[in-house]
Amino acid sequence: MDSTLIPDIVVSRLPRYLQALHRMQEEGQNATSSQELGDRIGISAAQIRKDLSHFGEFGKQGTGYSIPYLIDQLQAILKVKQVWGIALVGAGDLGHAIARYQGFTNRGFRIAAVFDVDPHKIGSQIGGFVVQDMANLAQSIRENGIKVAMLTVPADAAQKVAEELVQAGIQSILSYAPVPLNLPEEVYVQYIDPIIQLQHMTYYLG
Amino acid sequence: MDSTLIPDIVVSRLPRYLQALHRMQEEGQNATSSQELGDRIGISAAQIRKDLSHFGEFGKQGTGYSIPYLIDQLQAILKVKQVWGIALVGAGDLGHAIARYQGFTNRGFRIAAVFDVDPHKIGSQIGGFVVQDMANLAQSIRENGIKVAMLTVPADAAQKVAEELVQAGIQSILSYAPVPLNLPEEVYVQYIDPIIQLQHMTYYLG
DNA sequence: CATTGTGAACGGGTTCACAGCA
DNA sequence: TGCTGTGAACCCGTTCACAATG
Repeated sequence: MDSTLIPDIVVSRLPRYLQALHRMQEEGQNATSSQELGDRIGISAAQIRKDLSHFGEFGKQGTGYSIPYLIDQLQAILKVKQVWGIALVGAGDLGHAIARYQGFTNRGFRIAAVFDVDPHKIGSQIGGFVVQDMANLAQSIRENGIKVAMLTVPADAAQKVAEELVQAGIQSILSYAPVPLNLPEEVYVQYIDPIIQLQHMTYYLG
Repeated sequence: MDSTLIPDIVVSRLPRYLQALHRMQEEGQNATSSQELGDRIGISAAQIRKDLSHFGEFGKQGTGYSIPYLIDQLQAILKVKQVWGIALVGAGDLGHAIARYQGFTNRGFRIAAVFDVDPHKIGSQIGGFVVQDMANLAQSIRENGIKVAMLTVPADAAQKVAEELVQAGIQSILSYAPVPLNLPEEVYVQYIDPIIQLQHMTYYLG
């Protein structure tokens, strides 16, 4: 157990452990080992044990880990025992897909509000949400205490909208826009960009 | 210049350099420095110079880099001067969004075919593509020499479909399914899973 | 006896700092 | 002078290997 600052790369693996454990649980399994979990994810057993050791001692020698217990601990560490409301900004095709996605449930998240600038979209329903005017953004985020946003606006608008989000109190942004965002460093930003990943893969193609 | 095997982590940064350079070019810029490029992406100048040095000497002392030339070189390294056809498997909401996405153009990719198992979807048009029966998968992939696939099927189907793709000759898979795929190691797999990234972010939230 | 937790060894990626050059 | 390319130093994450233990 190490009470100093945890390396970000360690934190980044915890959600993957949690995901695999959830699936094992759904398959009716009740216990596992670092070896088995690692095989499943493609990570060494030692790596998993070392990662977990940063946060406590969750296993039993000779036995391994109780799946429900480990899930519970990881959820607590990642702060996903609560449900975080998400502001979804951009109601295009991708925004639609995300708004209708059922996978957030039981993973610590729910879409709390959807925004767009297009007058044709404002007021319409997608995935059970009424699309709100961007003009309501700040107020809605503040009133609902939303801290996390998903950004699905065009590249050209991303920086400006991101700044508005930060202004409104958003602390973490998951951006689908293919542009690096320039924001205060206390804002935690992550990106999803399939082109980047595809180009990474083509390097290895014959 | 280092002719030995390039670390994967180096390769993974090249598409981001390319993306930033494209944007600079669109903004009318013609030259840049490792410093400026790094500031833009949030990477140290030394890191960028070291990364590029694995592949050649692309800059000029005192001057920096020619943007068109560096773009050209990176495109060649990443093999995206050609256009790779992509098999898109899964015509749900996400598949729709991807099929209609305009961002592949000029980045080395185009959707070549769309597949689904649902009889209601087969034959319908999305984003200008006719959705094909999964039964045609292998034949279509072979005939068109497709090597890259994007996987947007439900989690439960992902492993099985991925195996079919590999069987048909697919060499790289970008999977949106929230499951680790278990495939021969010569197949290069990458994942996009917003839940994983969101849970990573919540660790840092107050 | 299987499996954890962990100090120590290892390996490799990042940063440093400067020679070299336009 | 300004900025690249790079060997060397540094740092830090991963793997190793084993004592501890249910």
